[in-house]
Amino acid sequence: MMIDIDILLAWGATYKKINAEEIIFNENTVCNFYFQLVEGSVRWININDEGKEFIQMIIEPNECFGELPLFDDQVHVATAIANTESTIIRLHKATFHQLIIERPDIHFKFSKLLAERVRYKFLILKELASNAPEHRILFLLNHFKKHNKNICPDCNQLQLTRQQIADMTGLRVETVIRAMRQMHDKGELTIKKGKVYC
Amino acid sequence: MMIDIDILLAWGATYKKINAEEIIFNENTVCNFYFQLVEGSVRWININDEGKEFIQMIIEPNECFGELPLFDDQVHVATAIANTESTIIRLHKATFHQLIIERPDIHFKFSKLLAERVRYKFLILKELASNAPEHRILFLLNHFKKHNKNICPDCNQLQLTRQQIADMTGLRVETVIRAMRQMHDKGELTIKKGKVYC
DNA sequence: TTTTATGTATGACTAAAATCATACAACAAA
DNA sequence: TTTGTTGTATGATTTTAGTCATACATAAAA
Repeated sequence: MMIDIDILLAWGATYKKINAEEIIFNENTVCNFYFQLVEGSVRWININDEGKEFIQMIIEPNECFGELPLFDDQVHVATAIANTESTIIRLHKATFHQLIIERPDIHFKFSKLLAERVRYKFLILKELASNAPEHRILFLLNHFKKHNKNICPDCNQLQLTRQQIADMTGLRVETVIRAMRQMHDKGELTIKKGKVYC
Repeated sequence: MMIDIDILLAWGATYKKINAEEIIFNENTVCNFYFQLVEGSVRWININDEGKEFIQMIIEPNECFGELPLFDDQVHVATAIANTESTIIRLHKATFHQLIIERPDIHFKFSKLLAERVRYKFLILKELASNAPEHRILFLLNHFKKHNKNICPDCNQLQLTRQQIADMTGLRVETVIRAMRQMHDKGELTIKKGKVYC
């Protein structure tokens, strides 16, 4: 989901450059903006008591993120950090509200986005609950393929590290590495020089 | 989230009686209705390859369920089954669309509902990913307390079985039983004659 | 009251992922 | 080319939830 940049600018949105590993907003803080990624990559994560990250979502250009508080008036549910140097565009919360009131078509697109987010969460939750590591990983890969995310459309190379997959599935790196090796042996994917193709 | 019954009836919604354990709709099927629970209890679940249920949500009276396809035009993401004899009220999908177009205020309430659903899923997912059984259970109980769900407001008695908690946390009954016993010993909750109070 | 069904409790054992340790590979920078 | 960094690979061991089996408790039904 994205709002046309021209519309955002017309409504007074502003660009902001973000450095790699810079925090855009923190979990449990008040939200004042609508955020949309223009360029780069952002991860939307929770960090648990032991400092381990759980990646809720990886945001690619032209996607919005951190939008829940705009609709339910609560705090940010997770922290947003730039993976690489990125550019975002922000619109004040109050202005965003005005915008979706004046533009029901845009409001409907957000309903769709939210429904898709819930849907994805249902699916991944079901996966995490019925455990098997290989199954979890396979689900993620299929999901990415289906949505053209995190996989190179030309060469099918997975753009994620084993660590990132671990952080999205609640597994440990070693477990992911071992599981993917087995999947390679079974022919469910290909590993060449450590790179994964699927 | 609920729509006023009078409004629903004015728009042509109809009541339907559901028997205990009756399926209201199945995962992966096309959705033709908006559903709202009037009386009884409904679980919204996925069933995995081994036949194990994962409870995505327990629906109480005056809540809607199965609403995702209304917004993203995909199939049902989970199966809805009545826990007890229940009454639901249904509105045709097309009529529902008309309704939220004519009533932006209702549309906004659904945006809020969807955002809250995503939020809950973020939270539980983070819990499931950072494993510890007691932690998972405690989160659920706190969540229920906060939202006055599944806990008797007068006596603080938990209205769920260990099995249901297991099915919501991806654990096994025995694990839940043992974990709750330990939580009882630690004073994090009270068990009297098998009933849990928190 | 007795019976039956459902839910809770607990021990013994197993399996599987986490953990710890270390090595190696790939690639960019000096 | 060498160095350094990040990511991948793999073995050995530990931990912990799952599994299996059985017993008991509670409450509703006969």
